[in-house]
Amino acid sequence: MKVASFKILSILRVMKTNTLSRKQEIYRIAAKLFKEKGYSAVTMRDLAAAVGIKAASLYNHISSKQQILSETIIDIAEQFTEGIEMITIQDSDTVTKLKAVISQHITLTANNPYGMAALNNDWMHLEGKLDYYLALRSKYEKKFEKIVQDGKMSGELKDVNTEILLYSILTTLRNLYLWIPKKADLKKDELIEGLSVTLLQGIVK
Amino acid sequence: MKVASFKILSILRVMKTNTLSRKQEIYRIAAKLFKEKGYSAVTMRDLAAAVGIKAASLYNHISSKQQILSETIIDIAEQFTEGIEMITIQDSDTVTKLKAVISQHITLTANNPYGMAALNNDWMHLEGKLDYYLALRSKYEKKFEKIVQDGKMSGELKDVNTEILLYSILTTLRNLYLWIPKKADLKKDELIEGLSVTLLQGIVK
DNA sequence: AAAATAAACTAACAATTGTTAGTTTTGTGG
DNA sequence: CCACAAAACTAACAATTGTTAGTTTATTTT
Repeated sequence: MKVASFKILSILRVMKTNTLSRKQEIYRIAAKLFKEKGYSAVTMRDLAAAVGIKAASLYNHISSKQQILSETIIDIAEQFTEGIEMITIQDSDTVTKLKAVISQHITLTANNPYGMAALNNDWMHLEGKLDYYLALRSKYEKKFEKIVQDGKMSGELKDVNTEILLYSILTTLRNLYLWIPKKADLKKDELIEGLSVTLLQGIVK
Repeated sequence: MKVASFKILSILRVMKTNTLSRKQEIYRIAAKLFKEKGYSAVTMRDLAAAVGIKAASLYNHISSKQQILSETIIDIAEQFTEGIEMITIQDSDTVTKLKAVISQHITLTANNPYGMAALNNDWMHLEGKLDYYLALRSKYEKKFEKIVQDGKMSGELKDVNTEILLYSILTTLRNLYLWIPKKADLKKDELIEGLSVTLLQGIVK
């Protein structure tokens, strides 16, 4: 009984692992193609060729083109939303929180730059999960705005136009995917420090 | 003779004006659709429906889908490159030049936000003019970098990482198209001032 | 070695794509 | 009102799209 159930679990685990790794390879390659040409311009035949198989064979691993986009985007969006919730509840000053936000963007982007591209550029092609994605994004933006508002109330931040500030920082962070892959040499800590100075302290003496 | 040639010119002018205005209406609507879904996802039938005609009728005014993208992008890219050349040759301090760059981005984006979206997101779908576009972009980035380098050499700018600085400011400016159309109420001068403070002076007290 | 499952293949489908040809309608100048 | 050109239309094309069905090959499990 013990042995039998162990074996079954073991089989399931191995099977699942193999399937997932092939599936995830497809996802990774798909995200890369999506970054280069956008979701709509990437055909299943393009994707199959990049993977090294025929288009029909993709469907042994994935269920649809839309599923690839959806899982890629939602997975990342959830990580961002969860992350900023952790940051907002921590008891620290505004600059520390903002640095944590910057750090999270750098980390998640470095982990999956192509997925970030899909998130940024192809979210409007989500079908079933579009509303959910928009809700996640809206939640994220509200949390970020609260950090900034609190910082202004407490006098830690200058009294600059909040909308401009939010737009400016979020845009810079959201587009890191265009830039981080080219800078593999740049250490993560240096990048966090450099971006924090540039975004928070300004560049003029 | 005088009268005759005047009439001919007049006819030509009117004809050209009408054609151009219809053509330009199509271009404008096309750019708007490109912004919403991307070049690849917009079909000629989508565009025709948005214009209020049938797809085949579009070809009385334009010669191909590709031509719409190409003219839209190249037109804007040339304006940017010409503009920054004027700024670089003027004899003024670094902050003035950077403000001029910011101002140019705001002006060109406000003039044609949807075209800016196409420039940002769909340049890779250029066929004949891709190399020319890349050359224009590269030229622009080099001029911008020179302004920053000069500012650091002269001591007007802090000694922050140049790449981070360039990336951060350019990204913010290039993505204004996402934001400016929502802020029709915000005066242009306020926007220039607000962005300049945020980008140049920083937000931390 | 046999059986079973995973993962590739070929062939095809219905729908959609950009574009062309040919025709009809609309509007304008003489 | 006529003639003409601009601009709309219908119909169709060849190519490409995502996806399915059915089959063969590889890889594991027993």
